Amino acid sequence: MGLDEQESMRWSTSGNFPINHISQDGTAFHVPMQFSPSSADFSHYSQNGLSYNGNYNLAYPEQFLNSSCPRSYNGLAINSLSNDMSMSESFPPGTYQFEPTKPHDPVDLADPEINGQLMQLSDDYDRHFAVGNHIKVEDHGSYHSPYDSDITRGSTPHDEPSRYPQDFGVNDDATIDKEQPYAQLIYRALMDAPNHTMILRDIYDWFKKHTDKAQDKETKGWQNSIRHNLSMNGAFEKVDQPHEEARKGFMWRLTTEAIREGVKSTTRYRSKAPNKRGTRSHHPLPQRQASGAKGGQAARRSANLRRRNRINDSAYAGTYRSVPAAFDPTFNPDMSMPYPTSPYYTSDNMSDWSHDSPLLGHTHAHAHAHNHGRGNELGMFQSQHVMHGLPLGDHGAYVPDLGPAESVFTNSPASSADEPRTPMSQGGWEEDVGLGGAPFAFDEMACRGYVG
DNA sequence: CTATGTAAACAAC
DNA sequence: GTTGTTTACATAG
Repeated sequence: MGLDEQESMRWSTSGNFPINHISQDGTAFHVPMQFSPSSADFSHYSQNGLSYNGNYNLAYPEQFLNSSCPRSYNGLAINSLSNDMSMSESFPPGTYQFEPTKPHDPVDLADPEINGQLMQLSDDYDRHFAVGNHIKVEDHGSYHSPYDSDITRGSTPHDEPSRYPQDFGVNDDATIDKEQPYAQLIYRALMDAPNHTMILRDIYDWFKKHTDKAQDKETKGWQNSIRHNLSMNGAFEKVDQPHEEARKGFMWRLTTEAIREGVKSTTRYRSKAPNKRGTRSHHPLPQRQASGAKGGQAARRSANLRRRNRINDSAYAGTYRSVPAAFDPTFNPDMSMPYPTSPYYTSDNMSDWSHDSPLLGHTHAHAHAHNHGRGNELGMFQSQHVMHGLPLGDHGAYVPDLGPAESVFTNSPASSADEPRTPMSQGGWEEDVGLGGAPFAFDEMACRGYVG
């Protein structure tokens, strides 16, 4: 326990906001329900003259806000809620100013902690939103990078420092504690984005702009690291990119859990690799290759899914799902365990919640790969938050040091400081992990993920 | 041992 | 060449 606390403190980005109100206050529950998203709300997204959020907003045409698509995404609701509340009501922007000099630091404004606090109970509501209505943001008709107007850019670093829509005139450096780990920074970046979603390039750009990790111009190491983190940290999930830009990969979005609870250490999502120096490091080369191959397989699988989805998308513009492939319950089991999970996972990872085989023993055995036409709308109602059992009282959350009472899920005394607790209530998707039975054991097991 | 960072193999685009 | 996944290794704490 001391541990948990310690950890969360440590990850806590900035400080200690008075834990607040909202989360514990029953009334908070209603807020989201009454909330009705509109473009207006959106514009509040960031008051304080937040910069590129504004631009981002443009990316979400009003029409989408009214969409009747039943998809269960809730980003908007969340955004709106968290921002409005945190900014306008609960926390005046000024409250978070860590650096007086830069009154408009977007990062601070979007402070995760606040959101975290505010959001924490909203999870259930997410589903509500999801179910019946309007809100859903996944369908941004088009995503326009706030950073580049010329799509050609991307990886071409013609480093001209900034010509971003709004620079607040300030900044650049020092805005952020550059000491923060990648995961945290990415988190920040995403927190700033509408719908907490960004494409890789923009994340790069954000890094260039707000951090110094990207200092090293001609080295892609930092980019690699970013990608690595995106891939490995459960706080980030992929969502399809709408149309046009779709070819350049996914968009990355913060998981609702992440929004709520913050980013957890990336390591926890990594393989347990006992890999001690002694145990096994002797034939690194082949090993390396093996790993590469493995990644490759995953990539391929992922791509397959994507491809399929894309096809569906094009056929059904309005209904494409932006579910991270791996989270899609319709995800084809045939491929769920295409390869044995890493030898390293074996012990405690029957299923790694995050990227793979969430539904092992699952039923569907449908023909895969070729049923486009318009098949899998099924996945539509699935949403990420339902599945990640993102560990709660677990250590390592970047977010707020919620009091113990805070979380709805933090009920259990902590089986072991390390055990991510998963809200079963979150519902819905049960997975019959092929582990024989143990319906109860499941939740720990199943969500355990890479954790160790 | 854990959390991070980094390099790198590979696959699919 | 970019994006994404995954493993390996290094190192600070």
